[in-house]
Amino acid sequence: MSEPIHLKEPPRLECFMEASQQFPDCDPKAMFAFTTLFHTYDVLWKQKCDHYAKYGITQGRFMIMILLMNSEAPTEENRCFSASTPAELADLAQVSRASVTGLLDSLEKNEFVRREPDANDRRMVSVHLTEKGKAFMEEFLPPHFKMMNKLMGGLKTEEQEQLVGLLHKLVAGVNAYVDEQKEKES
Amino acid sequence: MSEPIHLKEPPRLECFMEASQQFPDCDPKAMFAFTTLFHTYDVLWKQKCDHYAKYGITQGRFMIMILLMNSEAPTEENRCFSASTPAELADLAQVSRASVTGLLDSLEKNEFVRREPDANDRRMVSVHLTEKGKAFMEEFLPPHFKMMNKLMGGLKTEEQEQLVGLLHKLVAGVNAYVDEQKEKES
DNA sequence: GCAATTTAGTTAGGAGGCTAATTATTAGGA
DNA sequence: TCCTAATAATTAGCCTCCTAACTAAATTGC
Repeated sequence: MSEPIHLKEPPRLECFMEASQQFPDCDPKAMFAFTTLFHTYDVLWKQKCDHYAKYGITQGRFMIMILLMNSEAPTEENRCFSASTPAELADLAQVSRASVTGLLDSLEKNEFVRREPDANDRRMVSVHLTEKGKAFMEEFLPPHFKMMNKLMGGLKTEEQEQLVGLLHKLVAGVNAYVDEQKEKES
Repeated sequence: MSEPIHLKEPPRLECFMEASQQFPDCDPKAMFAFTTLFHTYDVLWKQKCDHYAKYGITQGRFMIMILLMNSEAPTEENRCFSASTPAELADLAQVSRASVTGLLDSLEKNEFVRREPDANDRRMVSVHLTEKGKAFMEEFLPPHFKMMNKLMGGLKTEEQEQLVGLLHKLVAGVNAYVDEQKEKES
């Protein structure tokens, strides 16, 4: 998996209709929905990246910090995730352990996190946000949430809910396809 | 812009409702819609990447080839894009010219494309699909379209249209936000 | 009790994006 | 005309992901 490349302007429906004449397997409306989804993602992602850059971090470093912040939440019902070791962080964030090592190195250089040896198992390390890291997040998050509201502002709350419903159906379909493929292989 | 990192399981709505108590700027439903969109993208992207890998290419190389293929379409109404130089390809695919150079190098090594010097302007190069490249695309595309249909199969045609409508509204909102930001800067 | 396996984390090297600098060529203005 | 600007493509070097190999520590099984 490499970094995705997206067209400046996604193809119009007519393009896929032309393509379907040469390739009967091409379903124009399915293709159009797919590329529209990818384009939407791309537009949102660019804004998010710009915002991270303004604060001098990357999405990867932010991900580690938000996971740590949540894992260290004072009351249990506030914790959605639980990760304090590099292995747990890698598992939650779906990146390799080697990548987590790199992310932690850079965060440690900024003094946003610190590694602590585990007393019971000397192979392990536990990772914690420093005061400086917590202060950064307290400063970063409010404008982050404000921007997210602006980005989603094109849709009313009911429309957002409708969108979520459609996306869940879509993901369910993909999962069904994946399971089907797995069965074929075995 | 780096490669995005996505959580294995996106946070549930409840997590954002908790977060909104600590951070009043957090709109749980907006955040949930946003992360659901990103998760959906991620799931689709993984499947696409796997499919590319099966045929030994990457999404970037495919993008160059499909742009060239379309630009060389025999009848004009079939052409949605028009790109034959590295600069035009870079502009359409939204990547740097340096990246296009790299993509063309690897495609040329596979003999899928060839560079030709421009007769009028000796700074320029025009890029063309080879017969081998065309044959590859003829073989690659039908199963590609079939897979896309499967991936989008969770949604009926009307639901796909509904999704597109919502996404267009969302993108329009983002564009409005971007314009607003630009005005602030100037 | 100790060799073999497993596990945690790091290191080494590769891929593919990026920006900035470089080379070659063309275009423009005094 | 000739010097300066701009333009097309490439090269060099950086970043952050990846996989595979490695080190150290814990666990398992005879």
